[in-house]
Amino acid sequence: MNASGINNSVVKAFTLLEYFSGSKTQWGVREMARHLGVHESTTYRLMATLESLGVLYKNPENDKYALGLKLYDLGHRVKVFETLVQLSHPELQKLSDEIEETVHLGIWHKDEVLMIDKVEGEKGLRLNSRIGQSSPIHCTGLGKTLLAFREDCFVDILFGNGELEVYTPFTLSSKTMLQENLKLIRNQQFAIDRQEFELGLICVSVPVFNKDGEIIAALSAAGPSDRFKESHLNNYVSILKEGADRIKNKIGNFKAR
Amino acid sequence: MNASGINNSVVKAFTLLEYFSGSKTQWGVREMARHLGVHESTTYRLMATLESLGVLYKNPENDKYALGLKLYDLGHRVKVFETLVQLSHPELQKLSDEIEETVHLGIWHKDEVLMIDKVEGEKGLRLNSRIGQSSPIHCTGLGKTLLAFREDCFVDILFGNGELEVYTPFTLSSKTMLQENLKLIRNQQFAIDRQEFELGLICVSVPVFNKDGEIIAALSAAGPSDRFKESHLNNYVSILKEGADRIKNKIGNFKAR
DNA sequence: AATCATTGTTTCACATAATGAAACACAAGG
DNA sequence: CCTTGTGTTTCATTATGTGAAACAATGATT
Repeated sequence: MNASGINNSVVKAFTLLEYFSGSKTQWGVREMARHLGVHESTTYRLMATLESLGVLYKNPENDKYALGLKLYDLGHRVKVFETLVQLSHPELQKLSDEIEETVHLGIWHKDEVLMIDKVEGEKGLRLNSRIGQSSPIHCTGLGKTLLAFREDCFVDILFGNGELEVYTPFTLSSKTMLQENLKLIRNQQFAIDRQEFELGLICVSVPVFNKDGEIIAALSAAGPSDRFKESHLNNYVSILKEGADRIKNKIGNFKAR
Repeated sequence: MNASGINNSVVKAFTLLEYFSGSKTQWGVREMARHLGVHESTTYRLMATLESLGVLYKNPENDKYALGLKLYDLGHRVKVFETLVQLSHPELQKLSDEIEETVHLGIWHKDEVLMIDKVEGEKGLRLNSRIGQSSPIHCTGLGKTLLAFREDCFVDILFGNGELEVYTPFTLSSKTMLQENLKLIRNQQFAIDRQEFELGLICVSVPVFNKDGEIIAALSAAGPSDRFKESHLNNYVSILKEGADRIKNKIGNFKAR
């Protein structure tokens, strides 16, 4: 192997696999060799090897290769949440240290926000949130962030009947109000929840994108309203955004769902 | 590379990945090396390479490796139905040639039967089924087969309220009748639909298992009731079963869903 | 029909790059 | 404080993957 200890053949194999996408599902050997920048002979043997493993599938009609069932199988063994959490957790820790408040990581799951990780601040007054908990989309920082950066139609799917459950006097109670707020969130790239779900609880949230610009999760910092001064919020947001960027670099172009 | 043209490093990489399973999600380097029968040094470099690609993820707490998000990503790019169809299609062709009737391949999709492949018989009177069509579970041969070999709870999930939509006078209209029929199907390892969905249409169906014994799809032969004599059915069933076995050998331990 | 330009595939000499033994650094446990 | 485990690095050796060229088969163009 080369000096750095990286196995070149394995790297080649996976960069080859990366070329298969939704828009280009079939590749011939020489065609792939040109794009890969690897000799056609080598490329052929790589693809033949992958086919013998079931990782690629060779279409007997045109001798072109497509991704095979073995990859499907392996891909479904991955513990997604766990991995996402493990990659993000160190960042949550940093954010919580810096902001000195509780930081959450949430994803879209079954039309609610599922909190998949949390690092508590050191302060005495804490939240009673817990990992694994689901909360409504329309009245939480995480939820509104996740919704704001998805396709517009989700607002209709979720709130087509116009019913937004009200939790506090501050809850956005109409679809129009929510849509205005979502527009604001898209513009400023962060969401604020001012006691919309729970009285006395304020929360700022930013999106976590993958390298393809798709929203994967949302980060939030939350705390009691008398500690969460308006003057702090901008600072919190910029810190959270840096964290989201670092997570982006770790997860690459990971796709959720 | 070795004489056969197979790239050894790539084979090692994937046999290594195969060791990750639902029950054993984390592997240390030396531990893996022992099971693989590959030198620990080599194993380490393999795993380090895979980690740098995002295929493996190294847990910083215990230095053990788990499957990473890259695999998740790749796995979800696989056109599952297409591959399943491409592997099965030649067998469907053979079955149709032998039985001289239309043969279908169906899978469970969104609580219905999705017909993902079809080979028409040469006979004049044909069915108006088409690939991509979804049909009800409880009154089709494919559907009842798929249901019979899944966990019992699915009957309750689908028909918990006791409502079975009736299509013809022959449709099984109560949950109890359906459950009795499912028991019979499990016993004799095939299902018959005698005009339960469409008047004049008879259909025999057998399960397609993977090598782990999980049901992946169902095969059926269908035709008009005046051509589908009772005396033929047993013969059709045994032919279909052989086809299902050959498909099993092609798909290996492929897991659906 | 015949030519041309593709394709996937195989061969073979060559040098790169993967290999295994041993040593290293760091932990945890007795 | 030694022992035993771990992940990791080093280095000489040679197995192993590589690229140029040739082969066989296909489809399009002339």
